[in-house]
Amino acid sequence: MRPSRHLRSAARQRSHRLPAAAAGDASEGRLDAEVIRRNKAITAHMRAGRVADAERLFAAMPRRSTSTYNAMLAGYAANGRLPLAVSLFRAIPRPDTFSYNTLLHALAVSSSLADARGLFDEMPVKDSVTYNVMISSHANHGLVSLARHYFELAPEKDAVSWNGMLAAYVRNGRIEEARGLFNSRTEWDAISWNALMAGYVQCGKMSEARELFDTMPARDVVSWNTMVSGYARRGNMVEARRLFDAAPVRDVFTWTAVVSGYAQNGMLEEARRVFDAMPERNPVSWNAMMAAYVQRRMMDEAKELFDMMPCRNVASWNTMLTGYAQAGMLVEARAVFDTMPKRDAVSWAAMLAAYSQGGCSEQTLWLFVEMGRCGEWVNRSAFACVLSTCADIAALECGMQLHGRLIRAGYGVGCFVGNALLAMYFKCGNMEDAQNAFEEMEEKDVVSWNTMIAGYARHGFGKEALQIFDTMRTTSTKPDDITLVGVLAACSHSGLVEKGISYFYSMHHDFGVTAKPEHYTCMIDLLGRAGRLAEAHDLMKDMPFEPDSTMWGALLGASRIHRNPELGRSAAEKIFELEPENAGMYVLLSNIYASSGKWRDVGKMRVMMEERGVKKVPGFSWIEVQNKVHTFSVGDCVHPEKEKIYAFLEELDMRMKKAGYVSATDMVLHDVEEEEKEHMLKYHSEKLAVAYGILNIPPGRPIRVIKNLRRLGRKLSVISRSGTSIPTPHAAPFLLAASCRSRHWTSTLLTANGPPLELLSSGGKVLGSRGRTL
DNA sequence: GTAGGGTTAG
Repeated sequence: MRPSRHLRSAARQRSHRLPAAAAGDASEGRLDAEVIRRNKAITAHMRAGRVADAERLFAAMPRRSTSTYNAMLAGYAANGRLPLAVSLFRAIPRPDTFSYNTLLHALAVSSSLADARGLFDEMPVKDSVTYNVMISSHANHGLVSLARHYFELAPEKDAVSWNGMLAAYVRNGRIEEARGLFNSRTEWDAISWNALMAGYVQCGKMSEARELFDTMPARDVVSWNTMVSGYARRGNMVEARRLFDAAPVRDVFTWTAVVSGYAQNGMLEEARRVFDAMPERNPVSWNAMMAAYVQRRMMDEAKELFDMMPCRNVASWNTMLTGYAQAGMLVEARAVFDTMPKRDAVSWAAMLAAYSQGGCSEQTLWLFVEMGRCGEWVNRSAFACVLSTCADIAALECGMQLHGRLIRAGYGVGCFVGNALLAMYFKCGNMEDAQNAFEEMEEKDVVSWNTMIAGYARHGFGKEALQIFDTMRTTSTKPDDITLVGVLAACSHSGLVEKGISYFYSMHHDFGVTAKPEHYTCMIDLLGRAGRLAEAHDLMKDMPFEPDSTMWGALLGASRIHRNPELGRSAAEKIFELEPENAGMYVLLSNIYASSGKWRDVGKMRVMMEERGVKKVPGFSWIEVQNKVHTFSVGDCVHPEKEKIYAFLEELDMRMKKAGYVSATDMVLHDVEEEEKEHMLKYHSEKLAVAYGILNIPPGRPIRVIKNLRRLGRKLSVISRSGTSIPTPHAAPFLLAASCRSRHWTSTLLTANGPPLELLSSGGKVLGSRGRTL
């Protein structure tokens, strides 16, 4: 239910009868001890969360005062029952300013500020509490100038008004303005001093905070706590401890601040000693100690505390959940998630991040669906997790739906979610949408720019990548080392050799970026692709660190392109030394041998792989059809529609042979029998996926096939509207698919200008099961 | 008797 509409009409209806109510009613105005006693009881029930008890008491009261209603109203609001609060408000016979203020506060914190503003405008009588609610609730939403507006509007400002305005500045990081307000008058109380002090602590200005602390007229326990926790958070445990020992009074806050200070600064034993000495503990203290163990991955100790603690709250469960997740114990994390009595946004975000970072793409998506079913608000963190999962498995349709949802949620312009969105579009090969999303982002950070540059570079759009880089240089965002990796990769992929070399040697001077191994890898790749193998090799010898397997891999790839088997072999040997289990390298070297017909060497590689227990990752291809992901492997016989698919392929094969097509069996890089080779060409996973796409996707719509393997030394195979030619044995089925979608089965067999058809060799992850709805 | 401002954990 939307409260605003009902509310406005309710307020309007009663505005004309309010003067009578304000004048009071003789029977109600009289002191009634019994009513007051029951009002107190209602408040007590509500504060303890016993809404039903309060309701029972309320219903049984023979006489009520406006305070009775107000107590119920405040109780409903505090227990998250906003719709009930609104309807109760409408039933109050003679609402007073108290009633209005209570509802105003409830709207401001749990509904929308617009609703609160509407009620504010209609309030017949306003007092300083009314203004104070408006000041602090706008401040809490970051709307400092509106907070200031209500502050100035207030005819009478009490201590809370001044402190509210002070807190408005402090909480939004505007410490200078807070100081200005503070200096403008002298009548400040302890809360004001503490607020300003906390402001300095928050922005790390401990000496200014200390000066306030030393000069303040009166210190209460909060003042000490603010300073102790401030020092603790900045890692100054010596000073934190000194103040802790000097404090005249210590409460749970003081103790907990010291415990979490030691914990966060890696002083586990000290943390535990203080924790054990605590005279009184609350859930926060327990959580702080648990977090200390969690940080050190000491999950058994954390669990022991968790089981011991008498009063667990959501944060306690969340601490265990994130602990298991960060330790890679996803099963335990999920068990916590499933058993916790109550979940909040942190719980969902932690579980999503656990799956997403653990590479469990399917579980991430399922959990996200569950999140929607539970009515949980999808926050920025959840969007970012799920988008990065969509990127992992190149699930474009799913990602685009998320894009729509996040725009509606108002997250489209920020860089936290925006960067994940860009990465998703690039991973799915959708440069246009990435560019559009990038242009719509209101805040761009260095990651946004880097994502764009690397994204374009990775798909071979070097010029576009460099254009983005040039635009970036006109902004205030400074390029970092990752930016330069993208720039060098862009030069490499678009053959801008001299430009790349020039960036490499000037980047330290121009951008203060020192060459890291990643930059050298780009340069080896760049020189190697250009056929300057000797220079690439020399650069490897001259660089200030040992070459790693990625660098040798770049050299190996280049050796293959420029047909230098000797260099290729020595590069491969280095890689086998460094990474004896890197299956990709065996396959790559094996392919070098195969392409020159050295089947015996290919055989040796296979024996080597078996001896060393190297497992080749099986190749999968998949396709999204109506929000379902269909996965295929070579010669697949699991898919429910396999008969249809194979029959269709047989038919295609017949027509191709009639048109004079001969299978390019020599390109199948396995030493297998001729017939077997043909079978592999006919039924390799990409082809099955394309066939399924042709059968199930309406003509005119793109068929996007994604595969998990991305072979080194070969560029992406993308057949696009522009008809890029494809130098792989897989060309034929795709050209064929393109042609049969354009209903010219044979005549367009060797041209690729049919409807859009894309093959993404994206290195995506294979989903665990098939044909599942996302 | 009922509403508004400062300190701790994830």
